[in-house]
Amino acid sequence: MAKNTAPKAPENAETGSARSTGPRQRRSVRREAAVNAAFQLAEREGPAGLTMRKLAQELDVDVSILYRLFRDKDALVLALCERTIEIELDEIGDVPEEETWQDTLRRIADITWAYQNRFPAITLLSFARTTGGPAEQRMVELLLSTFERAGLPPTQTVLFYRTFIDTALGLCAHSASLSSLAPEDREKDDSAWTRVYSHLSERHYPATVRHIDDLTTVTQKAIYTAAVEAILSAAEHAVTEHLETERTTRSERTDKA
Amino acid sequence: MAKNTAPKAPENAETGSARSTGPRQRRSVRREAAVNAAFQLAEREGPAGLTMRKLAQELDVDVSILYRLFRDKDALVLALCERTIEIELDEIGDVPEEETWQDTLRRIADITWAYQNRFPAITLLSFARTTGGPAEQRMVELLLSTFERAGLPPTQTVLFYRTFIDTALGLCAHSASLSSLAPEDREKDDSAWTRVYSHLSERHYPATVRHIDDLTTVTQKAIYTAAVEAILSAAEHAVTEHLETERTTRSERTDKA
DNA sequence: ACCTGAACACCGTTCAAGT
DNA sequence: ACCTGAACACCGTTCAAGT
Repeated sequence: MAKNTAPKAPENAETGSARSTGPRQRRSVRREAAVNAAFQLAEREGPAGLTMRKLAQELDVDVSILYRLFRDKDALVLALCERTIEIELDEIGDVPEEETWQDTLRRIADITWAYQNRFPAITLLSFARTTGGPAEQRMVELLLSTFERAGLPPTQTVLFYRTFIDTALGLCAHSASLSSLAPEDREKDDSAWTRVYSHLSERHYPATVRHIDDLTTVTQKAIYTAAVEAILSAAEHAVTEHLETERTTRSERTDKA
Repeated sequence: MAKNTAPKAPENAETGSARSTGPRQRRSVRREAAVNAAFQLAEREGPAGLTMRKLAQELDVDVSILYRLFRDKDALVLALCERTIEIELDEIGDVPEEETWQDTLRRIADITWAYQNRFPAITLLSFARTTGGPAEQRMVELLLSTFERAGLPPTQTVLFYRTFIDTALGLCAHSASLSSLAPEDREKDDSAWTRVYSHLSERHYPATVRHIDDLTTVTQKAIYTAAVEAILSAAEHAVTEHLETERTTRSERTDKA
């Protein structure tokens, strides 16, 4: 799968301008058709292209119709966010019995990276939002139960779950932001390291000069992986500490008795 | 300091409408005055309020004047980002001799959190950008030289530096995004945990139900701290591994000789 | 009852026309 | 030479008027 999950492709989703050709039962557009079209629009034109007007045009209806499907643009964005999580859950599938909690989280992190970067426009608009919808609910349950398998104390289970997901989405948003800059801004950003940082004086910026090669080659994905691994390790260590505290407490209690 | 660093307050910066009262040497606005006014605007009205038109109005000039000071809005945003880093560097000050590299990074993380959250509008617009300016250069040098003090191999020094700063800014942007939602969206987001997640069935969402109390009370700052500590620990462990590898390699070489 | 499209109050950006 | 403000091509959102 993976290749074309987003558009479950309703009536005329594949052709950009499906104005007079298709069958004419496209009166009163359904929410799902709007969401699908929004995904295509977002993928094709980036965050600046995802507007209510263009979406209406894509669906060949007046823009005011959209406002009966979604209270406002924010509601549309939340629906897109929900759908993204749905796709990710689909791709994650069932968690195999023998998979460690670490590997489950690594797999979730990879899939999240893939889809959040495939739709940078949606990521940027929703990475810090809570939808409260069914897909998000299932994702929360999946992540929490996975962190529970680690054997952390309750407060830490929640703290690490939130640290994991917020960090992951924050770094996805970082990457999405870069990949959806206007071409010229993009160039300005990309070239900064070679354009300005390669020419700093060794006298005033010795560390920068020493590391210039690595600075120009490190990738956002490598950074993402490093952050995810750091959080997994931290969770592992918290488990170890927790077990040690428990053992100590128990032996103290035994001592008393 | 800390309280009022941003507005170095030029002529009539304190009053909102300084139209006809002040002295009239405000012809031909200087870049710095524009940046200061933009900070006030951003702090007062949030990301939606930071527009070229409103900024011009604040400065009591025509909007087209701004376009001689800044090529476009992106250039203004980068200038604001530079200024933010300047303020943070100021606050960080000199690194005491006896401060460990971990504590230096903790201090930088705290100050970054404070200022990025004080100006959420600017954070959201610039958290993933590279300015290439002098303040950013000094910040890069400071962070790189601090990570060098840890004793990591070169590639890892850069990887951890980038993981540290990108994660920090990503989480600041997350927090900034929440704090600058429109009041009603804000409410919707805030209440999601109590409104929807407290009422899930224990049958289908057991882990969520088990942790509902912690889910509603964990703060963004706690998550930020947990992420920073995870990355510091990961860097510490990478150092240990590196030292062990070096020792092994050296003893192998000794064995051969 | 549903749909339409014009209108409102905004954006970033540019440029001919003024001084 | 500098400044002005009107204009262009957009936004999200609403609502009277049509069918």
